[in-house]
Amino acid sequence: MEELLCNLSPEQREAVTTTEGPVLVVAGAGSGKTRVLTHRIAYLIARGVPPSRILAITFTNKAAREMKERSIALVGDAAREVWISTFHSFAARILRMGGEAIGLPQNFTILDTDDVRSLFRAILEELNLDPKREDPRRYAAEVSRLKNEGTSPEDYLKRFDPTRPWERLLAQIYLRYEERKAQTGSLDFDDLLLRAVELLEHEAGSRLATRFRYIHVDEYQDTNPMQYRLLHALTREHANLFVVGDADQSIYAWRGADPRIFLSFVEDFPGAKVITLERNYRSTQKILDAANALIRHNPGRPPKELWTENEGKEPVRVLFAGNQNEEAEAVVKRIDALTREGYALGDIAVLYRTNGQSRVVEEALLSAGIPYRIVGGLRFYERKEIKDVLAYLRLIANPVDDLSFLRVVNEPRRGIGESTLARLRDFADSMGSSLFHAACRADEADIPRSKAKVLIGFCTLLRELGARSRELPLARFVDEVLEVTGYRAALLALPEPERSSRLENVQEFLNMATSFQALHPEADLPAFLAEVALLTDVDTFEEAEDRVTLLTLHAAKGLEFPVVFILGLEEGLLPHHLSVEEGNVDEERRLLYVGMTRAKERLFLTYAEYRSQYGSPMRPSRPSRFLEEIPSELLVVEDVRSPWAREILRRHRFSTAVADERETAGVAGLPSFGRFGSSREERLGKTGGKAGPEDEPWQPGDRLVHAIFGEGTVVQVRERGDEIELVVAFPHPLGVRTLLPRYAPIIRRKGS
DNA sequence: TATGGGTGGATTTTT
DNA sequence: TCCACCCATA
Repeated sequence: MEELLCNLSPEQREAVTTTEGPVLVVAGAGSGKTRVLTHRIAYLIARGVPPSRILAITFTNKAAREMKERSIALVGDAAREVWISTFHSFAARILRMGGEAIGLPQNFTILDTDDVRSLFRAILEELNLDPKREDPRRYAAEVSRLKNEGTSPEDYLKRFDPTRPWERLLAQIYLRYEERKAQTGSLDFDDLLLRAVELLEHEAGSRLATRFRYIHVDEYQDTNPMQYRLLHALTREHANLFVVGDADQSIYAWRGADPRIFLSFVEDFPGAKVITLERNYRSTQKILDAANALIRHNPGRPPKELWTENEGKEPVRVLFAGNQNEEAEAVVKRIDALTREGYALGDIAVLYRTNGQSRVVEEALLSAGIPYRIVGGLRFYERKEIKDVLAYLRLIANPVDDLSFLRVVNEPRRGIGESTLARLRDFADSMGSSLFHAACRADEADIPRSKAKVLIGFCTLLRELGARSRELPLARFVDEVLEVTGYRAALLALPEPERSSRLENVQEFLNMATSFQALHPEADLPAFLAEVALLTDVDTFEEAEDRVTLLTLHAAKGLEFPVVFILGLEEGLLPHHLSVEEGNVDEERRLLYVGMTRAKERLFLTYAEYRSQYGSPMRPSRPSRFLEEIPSELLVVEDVRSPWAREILRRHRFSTAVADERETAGVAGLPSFGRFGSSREERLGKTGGKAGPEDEPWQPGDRLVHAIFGEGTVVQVRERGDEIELVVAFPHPLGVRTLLPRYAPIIRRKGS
C-alpha cells in the first residue's frame, strides 16, 4: 500500500485515498490525473474492494485501454475485472446484458453518423421532400438535441408550435425516425445513453443498477446532460463518485457538453471534496507560461496557474510563413532539424484546427520522404470496404437491419437495382416484415423470376452464414463471409490503386477481429460489432510507430508529445470563423490551450500570411488574436517567408518589422498586420496589381511573380465586367492560370 | 441495370 | 480541390 502511494504528491495522494463520498479533482493539463485515477483503482482493490464493483469512464476507448493496462501493472490481474470504458461503450454493454427488460433486442445494431444521415435522407424522400434543399444533417442534429434534452417524439408532438411549419415537419420526422429504428432493431449514439438511463431507472435496486460502488469519470468537463443523468442513475444508493476534469479543457460544448455540469458539481453532490492539482509534470515552464497567459483571457474562469520545476531552454516559437505551402515546408524543415538533434519522428505531432489543413503538410512530408500518420479524417470504419463488411456482419447478427441489407444486397453486383428494390420494399411493407425476410420469400412477390431467384439465393447464403457464425472463431468467420459472399473476389477484380489499399484495409479489419477475440475469448458477433461501432480513429492510434503524427486539436486531447506544431494561428481559422460568429471564441481559446499543453519540450505555432481554402482564391489573413494575447516576451517569432512573399508583402505596404527585427523578436511586430484585410475596402484599394507607381494597364508578355506560383508570363488580358482577368502561364507543372490582378498576391516584374 | 462523365455543391470539431 | 450525386447512355 505504501509502495502504491509513495510516488504521489500530497494532493494526488489525498485524491487517491479519499474513497468515500463525492470527490472533484480539478486537474490541470499534465498534472497526472491518469496517474491519480489508476492509483485510486489500485488503492481500492488493495483495500479489498471487489474489482467488478469499480467503474471508470474515460473519454476514448484508447484511454480506457491504457488505464486498464496501467491498473493491471499496479495491482495485477485483479484489475482485469474493473469496468473501464467510455460512456457509450458502457451503455452498450449494459444494454446487451439487460436490455430485454426494456424491450430491446439483444443483438441491436449501433448506427454511426453516416447511417443516421442516410436514414434521415430516406425519411425525407418518403415525405416527398428534396434532401437537397432540406439538409438531412440539420434534422439529425435537431433530433439529437431533442433527445439529449430528454424530449421524446411524443413529448415533442404535444409541445411543438403547429404554426411553425418547420417544427411541424420536425415532429413528423422525429417520430418516423424513431419508428424506423425500432423496426430495424437499431440504436444511434444518443439512444445508447438514453436507453441505458431508462434501463437503470427501470431496474433501480437490481443487481445491475447497484453493482457499481465506486464510480470514476475522467474528462468530466465534457460530460453532457444525458451522461450526467446516467451518473445519477448509477449513484442512487451511494455517492462514491470521483470525477476528474479541467474547465479550461472543455472543448465539446458544440456536441452538447454542458460546462455547468462541471462547475456545479459541488452543489449537485453535497459534501463533495475538491482537490486541485496545479503542478504540471509534462511541459516546460516556458510552454506553461505561454499557455497560462493565453487562457487567462477567458472570462469567468476560476483562476488556475500551472507550474513546474522544469524550466526548459527552448522558447515557444512562432513561424511566420507567406502561405500555407511555406508553412508546411517550414514545419518539415524543422522536423528534419529536430531529428538531427536526436528527436524521433514519433515524438513529433502536427496539430491543426480543420482536417483540410493536413493535406499540404502531407504533401510536404511526402516529398521530403518523412513517414507520417494521420489521426482522424476518414476514420477507419468509415471506409467503404469496412462499412460493407460490417454491414454483412450486422445483417447476419440482426436480419431486420434494413439499412445494412440495402448496403450489401447488391455489393458485389448481383443485378439487384432500384426497381427490384422498390418492388421488394412494397412486398415487405405489405407483410409488415423486414427487407431481409421479404427477400427470402421473393418468389411470392411481384418480382421478375430471375431477380427473385437472386434474392432468395442471397437470403439462403446469409442464413447459412448465420449458422456458421456460431461455429467459427470470429476472424475465421469474417474471412468466410468475405469468401462466400464474393466480396473478396470483387475487391481482387478492382483496378490497382484501390485493389491493394482496400484489401489492406480488409486485412486490417481481420487483424482487429483476431485481436479482439484474443482479448475477449467469450465474445460473440454482437459484442464485436458493438465494440467496432464505438471505435474511433484515436483509439486505433499506436505510438509505437516512428512516424510524425498529424491530427486535429480536438483529437489531441489527452495525448502528449515532446514536440508540437500548431498550424494556422489566423483569425477565421483559429479561432474558427463559425465559432466567432456564434460567439464561442472562449472555446476556441481552450482548444488552442489544449493543443499547447500537449507539448512537453518544444512548441511551435505557425501563421501564414496568405491561405487558400480549397484551391482558389488566395486570401490574406490576420494573425490570430490568440497570438497577441500571449505576451511577446514569451514568444520568438521567426520569419520563414520566401523572398517572393516578402517582396510582395513590401509592395502591399505591410510592415516587415518582424522580418527585420527578429533578433529582438516578439510578436510586437504582428499587430501592425492588424489592418491586413481588416476592411474589404482597404484591401481592394491598397492591394493588388492596380495600385503602385507602375500603374499601367497589363499587357500580354508582362512578367509577374505570384506568391504561390512564382514567376509567370501574362499571355492574355481579358475584361469581365469591370474586372480585369489575366491569363498567366507558369512553368510546368503549374501551367496556365487565370488571375484577378485586383486580388491575386502578385507583383509585376520590372522590365516587362 | 451499370457506367461514365459532368455538374453542382460543400467544406469545424466527433462519442 | 475534391466529392457526392445526377443523368444520359450502353
